[in-house]
Amino acid sequence: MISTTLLKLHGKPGEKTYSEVTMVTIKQVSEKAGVSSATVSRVINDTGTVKQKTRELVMQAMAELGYRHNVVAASLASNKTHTIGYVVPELHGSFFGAMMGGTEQALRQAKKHMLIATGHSDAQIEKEQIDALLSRRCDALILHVEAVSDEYLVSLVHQGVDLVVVNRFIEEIGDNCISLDNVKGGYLATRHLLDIGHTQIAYIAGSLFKADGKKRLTGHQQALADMGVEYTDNLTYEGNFQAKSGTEGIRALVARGAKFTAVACANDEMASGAMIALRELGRRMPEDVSVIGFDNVDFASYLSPGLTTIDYPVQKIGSMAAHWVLERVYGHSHHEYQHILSPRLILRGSTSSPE
Amino acid sequence: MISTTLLKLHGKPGEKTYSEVTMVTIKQVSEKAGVSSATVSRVINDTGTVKQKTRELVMQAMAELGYRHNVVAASLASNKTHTIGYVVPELHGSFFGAMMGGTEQALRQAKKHMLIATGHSDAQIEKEQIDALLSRRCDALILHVEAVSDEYLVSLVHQGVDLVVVNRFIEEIGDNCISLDNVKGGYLATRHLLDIGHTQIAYIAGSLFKADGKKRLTGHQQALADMGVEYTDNLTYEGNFQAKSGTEGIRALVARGAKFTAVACANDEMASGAMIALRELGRRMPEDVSVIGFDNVDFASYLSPGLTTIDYPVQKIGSMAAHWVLERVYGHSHHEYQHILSPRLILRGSTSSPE
DNA sequence: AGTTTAAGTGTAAGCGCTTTCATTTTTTAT
DNA sequence: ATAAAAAATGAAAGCGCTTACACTTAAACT
Repeated sequence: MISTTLLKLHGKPGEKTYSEVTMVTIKQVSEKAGVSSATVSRVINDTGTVKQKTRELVMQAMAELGYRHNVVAASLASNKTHTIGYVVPELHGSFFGAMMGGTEQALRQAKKHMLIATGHSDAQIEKEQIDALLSRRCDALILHVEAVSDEYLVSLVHQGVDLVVVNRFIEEIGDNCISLDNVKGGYLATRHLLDIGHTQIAYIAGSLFKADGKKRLTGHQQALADMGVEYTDNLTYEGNFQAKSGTEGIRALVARGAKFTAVACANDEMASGAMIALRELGRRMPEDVSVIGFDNVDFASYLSPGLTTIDYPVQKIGSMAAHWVLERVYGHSHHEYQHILSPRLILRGSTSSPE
Repeated sequence: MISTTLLKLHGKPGEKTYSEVTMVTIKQVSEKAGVSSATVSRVINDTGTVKQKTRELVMQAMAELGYRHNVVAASLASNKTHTIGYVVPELHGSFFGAMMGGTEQALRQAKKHMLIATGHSDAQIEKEQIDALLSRRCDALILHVEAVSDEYLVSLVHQGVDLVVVNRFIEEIGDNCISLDNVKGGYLATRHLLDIGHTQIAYIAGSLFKADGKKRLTGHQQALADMGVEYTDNLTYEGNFQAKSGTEGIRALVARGAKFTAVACANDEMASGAMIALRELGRRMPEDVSVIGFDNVDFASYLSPGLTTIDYPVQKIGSMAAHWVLERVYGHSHHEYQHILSPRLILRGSTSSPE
């Protein structure tokens, strides 16, 4: 319906939209340059062999006509879109932005683009979005999905879909997963508290039905065991990863008469909530009680005292995912990646030796 | 090169990638359903008229064959990609995620997708990205670009490119811009301080070569003027929107002997930096000095005291941009949008009447 | 029953590009 | 100079879909 010839343009004059008005084709370029369209394609894609002389001729013609490559047509013909589909739960907050930033940086150099969709932690929506991205023929998918089952993802991989699952580990397709060692993170946090002399350590856990919540707690327990400190449920409170549950956690622990000189939290939000409760109770930090978080979110350093925490290398996870795709899907070599990343301790003012 | 017939498949067995292995076409569906491919297209797109009976036949055939619509081919044929190109300076941080989130929410219902690119506040890169998105034949662009000139954007619009510029106002293409009333924001902040009784108000400005920095300062000055308080350069410090410059700002102001009971900052980062310096100087907040920020970033509420600030409705800007596109490019009506959004005051603990 | 009008389908021509294969031109080796 | 090999190029067949346009069938009027 929309054509190259201006004659066929519809709509009132002055209202021609971009795609209607300019559509110089490879054909026109080839005619102007006196070569075949195949040759023009070759210079555009830098494939095959083209004499320097002809290449210049073509470039000249493209410049003069104001040619713009039509990637859609190229994708159809070549069956490659150079596009990565990306599904994340949400766009707001700093976590996914950082992750996508890591991916984008690696992908930009390779001239790949990202098509972004949100899954809202809803299985139905997640599937629809994956479907839509597949319909758009993305060359690969990067998925941070939370509601969809392991089996579903496994089946996609078995169908031959090139995808990498981030921040989630599925044994059966471990090679397609890139995730953080959460047990180690939990271990590192509590180990730090133990190392500086604490023995009475409360723990505010994340939702235990979530893999991350459970693993971080496991790490906490392992650290205690390693250092010969007995673990007790009395010192543990199960929160839900929200700031408020950190506040409630401290109140609940105090209410049940738990004695502690330090508290480890399964994420920074809960740690900040815990700090609010501790301040209300008149406990100084870190003098009376040390607090450690997990994730190292942006605001951790803005809290006072600055929050000691475990760094979640989220940007790195994003870039690892990109490297996986570059190496596995596009066959670019020299793109190394690991499947399990290690967290590390970030020391700030919220922890110190007990007095 | 890659074809439907399995015969032509290359690569080792078991390594067939998704796109190679499955490619049921509309043709095959049409044969199975005993109709023409035009009819299949009609049911897929819900265009034209199709008898209920045939529609079911086609749906059935699609289900049985596991048909997946090829959006790339459809885009080429229809000259519509249902894709919006999005350029932001960076992906990390919470600002652009919130904005894109606002856009995505509005776009998802309309089944449009976002192709995301980063411009890194570099004119060269910004242009390249815009170019790439145009080559991918995005139906429209949403641009938060900082380095590229007004003229460049104006010329794109004049070329017929459907684009909306966010967080930036360009008179000549005002209809394509969606931005915040920064003057009003600056006004609101200082007006609040004045209203609660302050008269000695320091101002830590953002970079004044940036439009936002300048406008916020203008608002500050207008508020002073409105309330009959004289503006003096001695109480103003030009920062650069970074936290550190807030700290330096306070130090510089104090060093030059400025007297103030409140300080307004051009953004929250600088406000948090200012709070650090004030705390070092032993000034209590808000008792000795009130602090107000601008933007209402995530961590503003985590600071102690909570930071009173001006809300930047970034998510709303994102959704306005989406509505603009939906209305103007896709002709969906009932999508209202405004070009200039109003900021509003967010009261927290960092401001109070002077003692 | 005979027209009109509307509804439902099919035919086929693209959309702008890539890529195989055959052919021509150039280079290198004899 | 000539044969053989390598480098350049062109012709043409798609990629999978949309969409005028023509046509057939069904419904709605006289």
